[in-house]
This record gives sequence, C-alpha cells and structure tokens, in this order.
Amino acid sequence: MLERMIRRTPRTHGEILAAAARRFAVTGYKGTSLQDIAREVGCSKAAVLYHFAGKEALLAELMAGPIAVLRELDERISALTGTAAQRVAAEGFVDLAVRFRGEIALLRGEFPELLAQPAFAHIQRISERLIEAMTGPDGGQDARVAALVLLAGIAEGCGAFADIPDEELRPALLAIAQRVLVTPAPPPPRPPLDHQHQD
Amino acid sequence: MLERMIRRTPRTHGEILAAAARRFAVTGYKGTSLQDIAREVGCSKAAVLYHFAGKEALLAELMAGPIAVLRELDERISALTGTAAQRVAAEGFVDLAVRFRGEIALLRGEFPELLAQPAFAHIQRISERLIEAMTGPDGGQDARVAALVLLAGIAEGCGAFADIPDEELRPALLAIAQRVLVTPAPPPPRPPLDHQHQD
DNA sequence: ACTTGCTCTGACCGATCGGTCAGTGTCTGA
DNA sequence: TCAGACACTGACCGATCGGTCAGAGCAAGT
Repeated sequence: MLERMIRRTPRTHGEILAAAARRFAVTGYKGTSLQDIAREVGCSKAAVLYHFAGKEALLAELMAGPIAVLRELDERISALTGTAAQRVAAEGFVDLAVRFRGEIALLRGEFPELLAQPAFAHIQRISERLIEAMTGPDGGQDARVAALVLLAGIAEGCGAFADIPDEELRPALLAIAQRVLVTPAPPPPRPPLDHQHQD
Repeated sequence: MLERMIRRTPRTHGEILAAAARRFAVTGYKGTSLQDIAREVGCSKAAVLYHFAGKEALLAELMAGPIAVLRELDERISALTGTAAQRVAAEGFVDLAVRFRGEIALLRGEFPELLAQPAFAHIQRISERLIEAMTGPDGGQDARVAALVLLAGIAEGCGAFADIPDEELRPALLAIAQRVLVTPAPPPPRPPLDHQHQD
C-alpha cells in the first residue's frame, strides 16, 4: 500500500554517522534533531534510532576516535614534567586538533555542557591536566592564561580551517603554540636576543 | 484566595536580566529555558515574559553593551590600515573581552548559530573584519590562522578567568596578542635569519 | 511455499519548549 | 471610595524534542 518510501539500498551505519557529523557541524549537537539527521540521510527518524541506541550514542561513536587519542596523550604527558610535558602537550594537542578538526568542530563550544555528561566526565579531567602541562614550569598566572587561550583558540578555531591541508595547518599551529606558551626564563646566562629557540 | 506566592517586592527588569545572565553563563542560551530563569528569580515564567518580549529580547539586551562597543571598535579600525589597524584591533578586542567577559562567556560558543539570526547578522561581518585587521599587513595563511586562534582563544577563554581582576587579565592577554600576531617582516634590508617572513 | 530475520515505516508517547491569555491581588491618585 | 495602572499568576497553546512500538516489505534459507 504505502510504497512512497521504498528501501532499495539499506542505510548503513556509517552513512547515518556521516550525516549526523555533517549536521552537528552546522547546527551543533543540541541544535540538531534526530529528524534533521534522518532528513539528511533520506530516511525516517525511527531508522536512525534503529541503527543507534540514541542521540548520545551517535555523538559517542563520532567522538570515540579523538577521545582515544586524547587519553593516550594524557598518559604520555603524565609520565613527564616541566618543559618536556609542556612541549609534548602542545605538540600532541596540535596534532589531535589538526587530525580530528572535523570532530572537534562539531562540538562548536558545547564542550562545557557535553563534558558535564557522565559519559564524558573523564575528558574534563584530562583537559585540565592538559592545561596544567601547557602552563609549564613557570606556573604563573600569565602562563596559565596563555595555556588556556591557546587550548581554547585551537579547539575552537581549527574547525574554521577546512580549506587548509593538514601539512600546512600543523606547523602553523605549532608556531603559534611556541610563541604563546610561557617558557621558563632562559636558565643559562645568555642574551635574550629573540623569542624563537627551543625544540 | 491563592496567596502562596504573594508578591512583596516586585521583580525588577534588572533582577530578571541578571538571573538570565547567570543561567545563560552556566547552561548556554539554547540550554536555558525561561522556566530555568523564572526559577532562579523566584517567579513564574509568565512574569519573565511580562518584563521581556521573549527569550531573544533577553539576550539582545544582555548583549547590547558589548555589541555597541564592538561596532565602535569596528568603526575605529575601518579608518586604519596595516599594523596600525592590527594593533588597534588586538588592543580593542582584548579590552572588550576583558570588560564584557561575563557577557561573552554566556554565549559559550553558540556564536555561529546565534550570529546566523538576523538580529545579530552585522556582528558576523564585524568579526570577519576584525580577523582581517588582526591578520595584519602580512596577509599570509599563517597570519590568518594566528589571528583566528587568538580571537577564538580570547573569546572562548576569557570567561574562565573570573578569578582574575581586569587590571591583571588585560596585560596578560595583550602580551599573548603581541606574541601571537604575525607582524610584518622587519621592513629595512636585513638578513632573513629566521623563518618569520613570507607574504 | 513457508519461515525467519533484517531494515525500515508511520503512528504514537510523555516531556518540554517559547509564548499567550484571562484574571487577580496590590498600590496609588483622584 | 473607587477607578485604573501595574505586577504577576496558573492554565493553556501548538510545536518539537528524544524515544518506543507493532507491523510492513523484502531477501535468503529451507
């Protein structure tokens, strides 16, 4: 009887996931309804719920990649201290941001609330440790401000650089990180000629 | 007869506005319902709608201050070019961010969608011009990335510094801006010793 | 031909959203 | 004393949200 929406090729898991990512990136997580995603795919809302346990499950699967890398980075940093931790944190986060900029962009600044959800609770703690590491051995207020501005700027901004290939964006962000992070005062007696040294 | 919620002191315009700002700052604009605001004030949702035309009107009034300053900054910049525009843009935006960090924080990264609303359409254009000015005379890709990361970092991060007084936060952010923004290569004939030139 | 299992549908659920409305208590000036 | 403005209420509206459900269509196995 009702043949208007006949299924010729079944929708795949990944097809829906990609559509969700596209919508989330445009209208944010909260701002995207399951109806929107279904419309993008060309199926019913119920079909989306058939493939995924719920809206949260969609987001969780979308973020699984970057979250795994973030945890890995956290573990690597926790074994370090001082400038070593600072450098690894900055480089690691830049790498992560460049590689997963699509995923990060789709959160759009809804971090605070999304992180409040129990499913992402540990991310909150990791990003705090990341900022602490980026703050560096200096530990002063200026260093803390610099670390947070850098982290937020990269996280929030990297989604806007869709037109820049990875191999160009990464060094650009790394250069910014080197400039912005407060490194401890030059320890050896040395004329502070310029601001660009340290590997 | 129904005296359970007797009004002893009428709610003022400002009282509701302040409550809305508090809630928006915690749960974001979309994430805050009129019910939430009413609960914070201690009145009914209808009372909130009595004082304000709608949810949008609340946000508009809350953002009127920073928007006015932003427009003023835009006008000041439009009369300048090159490094002068770059410096004024950076300093002006830092001032704005410090002064209105509460208001900026409550947008929480919902900028993209909120700016899409016609009421804030001009803000979109202004921030684009601000980035262009911050990019500076260099105009290269790296300069553009630096400008956007700085802008996003300050906008997104300044809300997190509620514990730092204005007179400390301002110089800290200005120092970051000076470090991050790509200034034109030293103009006089000079050996290009390091890697910071490119047009 | 019949069964089984997968994919997907429209209809429907309760909750919540922004917003409207008729009416009610309180204060104030005439 | 009373009329009117003001501040505010609970009830209610249609829309939309995330999510559930019984069953239809279809392909493959037997």
